[in-house]
Amino acid sequence: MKIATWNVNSIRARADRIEAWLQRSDVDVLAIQETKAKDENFPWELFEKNGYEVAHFGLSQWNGVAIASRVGLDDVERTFPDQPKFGKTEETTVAEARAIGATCGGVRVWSLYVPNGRAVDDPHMPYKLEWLKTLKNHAAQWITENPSLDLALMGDWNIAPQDDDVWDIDWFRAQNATHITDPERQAFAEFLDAGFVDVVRPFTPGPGVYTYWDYTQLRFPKRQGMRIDFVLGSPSLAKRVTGAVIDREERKGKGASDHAPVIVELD
DNA sequence: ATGGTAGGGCACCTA
Repeated sequence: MKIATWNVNSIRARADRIEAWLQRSDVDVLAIQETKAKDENFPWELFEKNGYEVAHFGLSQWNGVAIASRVGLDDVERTFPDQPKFGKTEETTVAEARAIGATCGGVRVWSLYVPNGRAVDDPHMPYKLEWLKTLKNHAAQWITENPSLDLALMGDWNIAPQDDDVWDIDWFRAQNATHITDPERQAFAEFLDAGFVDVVRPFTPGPGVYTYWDYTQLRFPKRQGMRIDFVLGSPSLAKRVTGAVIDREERKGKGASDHAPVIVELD
């Protein structure tokens, strides 16, 4: 079984590339982030005509997460328990469309779009940290209660956990950039402390291995990227992993997302 | 010259 995660940066702008990728990648489950669509604008037929069931969670033109599966799609959950809310005003404050869960072929899959943080002193940063802490607390409880649970937390984590996960750590520090700060890295590390495993890194060691390249500044041709998309597996799932790849080819050419798909092979 | 691209939706926000 093959499972994958991909921040597509608009499901509508990327429809043709996503369809072509599904056909050649042959994945059984795809966790999608940044659909940037409401349900009424979601291209359901794209998945159905290629043999995938799909569940989507989208509230506006921002965020949006989905799971497509050809090995079953059950017990769909939109938002995780106690998911922190965010908004500019009281009326617009909601649990955003950043998490959707489903059981696919016996694996509990979560498609996650972790808040960006925006700037180290922005209100979005404490929101990001609280969001991660709440998710970690629940995910840790899920695997404690059920140690045999095959669980995959996959998506765009908006954190580069190691210095080698960015193209120039000194440049990032000089910018006072997000994604590399100690609190963000600590929030990520707490998932590992709880028993989750980065199942992709052993098969794709760095340095110079990334999942995201900014559209500006010719970052992709200059190989200046960031590793911020991860699949964290429960101990039980991690034992089943036989391989993983980052599909850097998909970042090439006109109309590419700024993120590459990340694929994990399970026995 | 202090940006540089991309997307959604139609002014400007988000990344």
